[in-house]
Parts: sequence; C-alpha cells; structure tokens
Amino acid sequence: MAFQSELEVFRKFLKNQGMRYTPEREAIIKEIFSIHDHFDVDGLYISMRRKGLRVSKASIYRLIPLLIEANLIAEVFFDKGQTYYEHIYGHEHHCHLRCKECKKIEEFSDPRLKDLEKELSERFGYKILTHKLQVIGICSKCQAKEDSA
Amino acid sequence: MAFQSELEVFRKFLKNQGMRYTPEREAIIKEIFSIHDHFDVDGLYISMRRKGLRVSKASIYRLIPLLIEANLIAEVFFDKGQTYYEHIYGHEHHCHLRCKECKKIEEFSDPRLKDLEKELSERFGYKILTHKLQVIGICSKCQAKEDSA
DNA sequence: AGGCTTATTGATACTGAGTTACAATTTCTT
DNA sequence: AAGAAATTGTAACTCAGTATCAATAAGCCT
Ligand SMILES: [Zn+2]
Ligand SMILES: [Zn+2]
Ligand SMILES: [Zn+2]
Ligand SMILES: [Zn+2]
Repeated sequence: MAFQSELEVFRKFLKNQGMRYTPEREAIIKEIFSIHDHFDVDGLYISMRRKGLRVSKASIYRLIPLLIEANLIAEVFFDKGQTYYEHIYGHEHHCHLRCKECKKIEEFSDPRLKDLEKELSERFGYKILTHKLQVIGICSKCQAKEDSA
Repeated sequence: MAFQSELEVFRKFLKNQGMRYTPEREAIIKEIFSIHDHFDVDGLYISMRRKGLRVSKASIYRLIPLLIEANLIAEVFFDKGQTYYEHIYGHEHHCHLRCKECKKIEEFSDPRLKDLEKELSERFGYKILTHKLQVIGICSKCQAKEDSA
C-alpha cells in the first residue's frame, strides 16, 4: 500500500464517519503538519493568524479530537494548563525526557517498552493501544546553574 | 533512621521553609493519607465535607504543591480536566496501566525502567528525578463488550 | 502568659482552557 | 439545482485553578 498523505488519510476518515471536508479543516491540518515540533492550540492559532489564515479557535478545538481519533496526532503532555500535541502519522513512536527547570525536551525510543507492553498485555489481559513515558530530570545546563547558585 | 509518619515529615518540611503547621493542613493531610487510592481535589473536598471537616478548597489547592515538594504525594495523571494524585511516601514507585473505556487502573512496576533512567542520564547528561509511564489499553471486560457490539 | 510579627485562612473575584448553543453558511448527495 | 445535514464563527458559558485581601492564628521572644 502506497504512502498516503495526512490529508488523504483524514479525508478518508471523515468520509467513513459521514463528516465533511472543509477549507477550515484543511487549513488547520496543513498548518499542523507544517510544524515539526510539539504544539498547542494557542500557538497554532497565533501562527495561523500571522499568516492571514482566519479560522476560529473553536474549529481548532473541534478538530483536534478528530485528528487524534484518526491517529494523525497525539497528546504528548499537559503542563501548567497547556496541552501539547505532536504528529504521530509517519513517525516512529518515541518518548520524552523533560528538564524540570527549563522545559527542554529530548526524544528517545527504547525497544524494551514494546516487550513490557507485551508482558502487561498477557499479565492483565489488556489489549494495549499505546504508552506514554515521560522521564523528568534536570539538564546539564540547569544542573550547572544550580551548582553555582 | 526510624520510620517517620507523613505528618512528622511534613512538619519538618514546613519548619525548614519557615511555614506553619495549622489544623487545616493537618486535617487535609490526614484525609489524604486515609485514602489509599488515587484522588483529586474535588473528591477530597467532598469527602471532607461529608465528615464535617470544614476547610476551603483554596487551602487544599494551596497545600498540594507543598506535599509534592515534600515528596509525600505526586501527580499521577490528568484526564478530562481532572488532575489525580497519589501518595508516594512509603510506597514503591509504580506505573499505571489504564483502560481507555472504563478508566480502570492497574498498577505495576518494572526494574527495566531504572536501567533506562540510568542510560538516559548518561546519554543526555540529565540528572533524572523520576519517570511517569502510562500504558493505555482496553481491559478484558471492555474487549468483550466491544466484540459483542 | 502576653505581645508582636508574619503566615495562613476563607470568601470572593478573577483567569484562561475548553465547551456549548445557535443562527448563518456550506458541503455533499441525489 | 435543491434539500438535508454538518460545519462555521460568535458569544455565552463551565469549571479548575489562582490571586486578592481583610480577619485570624501560629510561632517566637521576652
Ligand atoms: Zn534545563
Ligand atoms: Zn515528541
Ligand atoms: Zn475497561
Ligand atoms: Zn498508582
């Protein structure tokens, strides 16, 4: 099966659900898939406005659950009232190492988590869908700052 | 060193910080440590009211960051606008397997996560503080429901 | 024990993310 | 081209969490 673009995948998803493909949805998806980083609704809205793309925040809020349902994006973490997302379509699954002080993020993946998923599935009888591992620490720069303080 | 109760630990923490030990704080902590499960602010508040313990929600909200700072409790997850916490003082660190449908939670721990922490520490130069692993799946009961649907 | 300083409390007002209601508009099917 | 139904933007709303502030109380010092 040939690789399908995010837009194609989403069009099919919408059709399946009896939902409609609109210019607003297209604009938001294009914007999301042009940002190759973690993003939040407010940042997305602001960057769209700056480009003259006028969609309401309500439409963004309404679209996000659909993109999650369609496995195009996923929630990565929630910090201080902000929910952050990232693309997952076409990306290897990965986890996040975050600096508690400066909020810097490192991404990593580890095959042991797949093994663990398998074991949990057998042990508890769950069908495993995904996992989210956040490791929290202090980066080298922030450690240096702390030591000199 | 002998085992110290949560209250003792917290009294020392407060003293260290030049803060005061009040009946309200004591009541909240006792309530929290009598609940051996994940809890949220609203549930805590309601169960205290039912027992005739009158403290304001503001005091609960103000206390929680202190208990986290003192390593007595930790945030476990955030779901649909609710933040859930659990005791960590005197408990082994563990992670959570959650059913997406019915929200049931299984706890588990795995020594491989400690190894992973160590490797990440070396690879990225971080001082690792903790990790939070959430595995999301569908429990056997909910799988059965889905199949028959 | 009494007095003083300063932290804490509860009430209330506020903030900000996310949701909802609804009339106007647009998509999609036939 | 017409009509049913979904989607849009606006504005009102919800609700967790925070900030303000006057009244109160903890802890320290004598
Ligand atoms: Zn840092
Ligand atoms: Zn990421
Ligand atoms: Zn279930
Ligand atoms: Zn737990």
